[in-house]
Amino acid sequence: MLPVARVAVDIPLAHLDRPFDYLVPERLADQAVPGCRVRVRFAGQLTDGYLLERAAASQHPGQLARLERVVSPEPVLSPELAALAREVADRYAGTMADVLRLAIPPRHARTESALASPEPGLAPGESGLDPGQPGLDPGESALPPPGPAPDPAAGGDPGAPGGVGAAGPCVTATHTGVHAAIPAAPAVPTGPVHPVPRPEPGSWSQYRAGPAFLDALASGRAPRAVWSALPGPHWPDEIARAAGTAAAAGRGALIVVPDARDLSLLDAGLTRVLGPGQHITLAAGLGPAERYRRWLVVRRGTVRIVAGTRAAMFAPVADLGLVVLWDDGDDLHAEPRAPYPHARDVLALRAHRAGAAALIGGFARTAEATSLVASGWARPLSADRAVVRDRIPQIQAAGADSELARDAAAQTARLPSLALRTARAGLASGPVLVQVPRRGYLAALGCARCRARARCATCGGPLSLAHAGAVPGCCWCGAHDPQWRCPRCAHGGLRAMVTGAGRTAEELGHAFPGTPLIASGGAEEPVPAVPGSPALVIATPGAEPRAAGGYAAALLLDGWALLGRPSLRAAEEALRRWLNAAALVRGAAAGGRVVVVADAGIPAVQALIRWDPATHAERELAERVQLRFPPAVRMASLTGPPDAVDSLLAAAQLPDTAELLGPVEAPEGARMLLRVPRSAGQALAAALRDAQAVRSARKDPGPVRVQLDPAELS
DNA sequence: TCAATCCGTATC
DNA sequence: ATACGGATTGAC
Repeated sequence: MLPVARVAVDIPLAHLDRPFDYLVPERLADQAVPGCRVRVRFAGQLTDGYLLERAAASQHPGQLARLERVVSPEPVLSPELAALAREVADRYAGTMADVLRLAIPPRHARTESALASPEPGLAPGESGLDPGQPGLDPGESALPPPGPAPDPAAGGDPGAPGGVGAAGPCVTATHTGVHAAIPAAPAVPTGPVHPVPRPEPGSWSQYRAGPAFLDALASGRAPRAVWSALPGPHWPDEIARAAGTAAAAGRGALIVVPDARDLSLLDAGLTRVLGPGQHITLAAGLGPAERYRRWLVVRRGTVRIVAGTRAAMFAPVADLGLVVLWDDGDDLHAEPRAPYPHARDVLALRAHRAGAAALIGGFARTAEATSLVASGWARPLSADRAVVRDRIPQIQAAGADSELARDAAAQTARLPSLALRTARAGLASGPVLVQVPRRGYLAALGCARCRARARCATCGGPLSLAHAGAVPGCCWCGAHDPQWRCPRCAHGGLRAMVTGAGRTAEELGHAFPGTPLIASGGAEEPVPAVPGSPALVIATPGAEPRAAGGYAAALLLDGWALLGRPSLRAAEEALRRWLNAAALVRGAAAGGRVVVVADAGIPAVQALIRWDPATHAERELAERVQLRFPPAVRMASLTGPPDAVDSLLAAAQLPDTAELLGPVEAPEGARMLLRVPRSAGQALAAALRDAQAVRSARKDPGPVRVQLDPAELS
């Protein structure tokens, strides 16, 4: 009976990225179920693989080898997950094996067998109800039985340990005592899902299309929205209500947030709104046993609502009805391992495949999300201007020109007098947040007179200096331009856009003697929350603690550093970080004030003052259409030793619309950028994948990293 | 004439 | 990758 097993072998080579057929020996016939892990002899070696399907016959002309062993009958690779992994691999010019490594956590045999017993015959030890830690249960909770369990869908991986990049590392202990970021030793939900009552709309009624979105969810439809969240602490509750609505309609929900801090806020929100036991969290840094255990719980469909960080984007949520991505501009949503998928893309793909609803948003708005609106894939979900105005703090810019220029001392401390006054007034009624830039931004170049960003005349890439006094060169195509003149004011002088970001804490301490000083992020451990009493809270972007009752004021001191970054997304990213900080401040009616130290003429600053990220993102998108940058086009970056990059390019049959930029020097050797219209995106990915296959079949030396629409274009 | 080695190709 | 086969080279 179906004697052939189609197997995806875990080999990283591009030209072997296809199924291979094996015979199922009689003794394994029962265990060799679709989706299970197997061992097979491949090219003489024993390797791991996944059984994709059983078949009656093989197309393979030669002899078939036999399955060596079924590692476990647990069907970890469902057809849905297999199809998703294939699609993600194709989209990113990578291999399915690479995607599966991101999507399926390593097996933990003890955990698997402990969880296998369908009755709560809980094995003692790590995975059962842990009587030693009662009440420590923010991550997941016990589930009472009844009700039928739907089929599992796709797969997921709690990967990447530690905080990658911007936001701080995983927090295991609380400082000021609000949330532990990593939930500890929860109970095991073993029985089938039990019914979830539909939550009230709550603060969704403040959004114009909010109730309609929830109604559509409740009736099992698949609304897709780009969400502009109102400032304040309500977003976790709002996500919880959306997820609860999907669950009440009998479908699963998957929520991805950037980091452990946001996950713990969301976790609390889910528990608050839906009660304990309705959801489970998947976070990096849980440890192999716990990670696998929770993943299995999700796969078995005993919990409908799954929340996690990036790695959870592949989580095998049963009968997916809603995907949610919070703060989609955070670069933590970009997976740093091959094939470098972005959570936004993967969740959008999944929503599409599963006919699920999608909710993508945050306080800020990315050009990518705006592009989803522009293409008609999603609709905007936002509040009326009057509601927004009612909620936001009073926001002012302290420009460099006026106040900073007059006061040399203030300029050194980067504290204009408006900022100083605002902080002083705020400290009378509560904590004041000071957002400072983190170290290590590269210096980009701008016009010395009008401060417009300096761009390459050939391809529009950012210019930079290799060293002081060098001829400015393009970061993308390598063109040098000794004759550069500012296109805006025709001035010929260049200046670095970033001044060193020294430690601001001590300076501020001197300015406010006697005020408690709390530092979060940068060299200091991130602090999740602070009390509502007066204190100066110095934080780097992404590490801002929540304040009980909201901050009285915030000073955003990192304007130049953020705006001056030599990144395509500098303005968008600056605005995102400002909005995220300003969203923690009380509304203007309650005295909340924000001062951003940047020129009020800059569009991103205007967008902050008016709290209008959508318009800014639309403008950003229009600009990228004009300049032909992602997401208006599709780009691929090839990095590696120069010869290897050349050989890949030589092997690639690129679409004839492809435009080559570079090569430029990169830390890995050389980098080429390829640019095609969006319509040729699939063709570009396919061409690069085939070229990789040719290279790996030929055993060409030197690795080449192929990255589609990389998050940071220099 | 045989064996050690190189290259190319397939891997169920 | 690794393993195999067929061609190639070098020494008896």
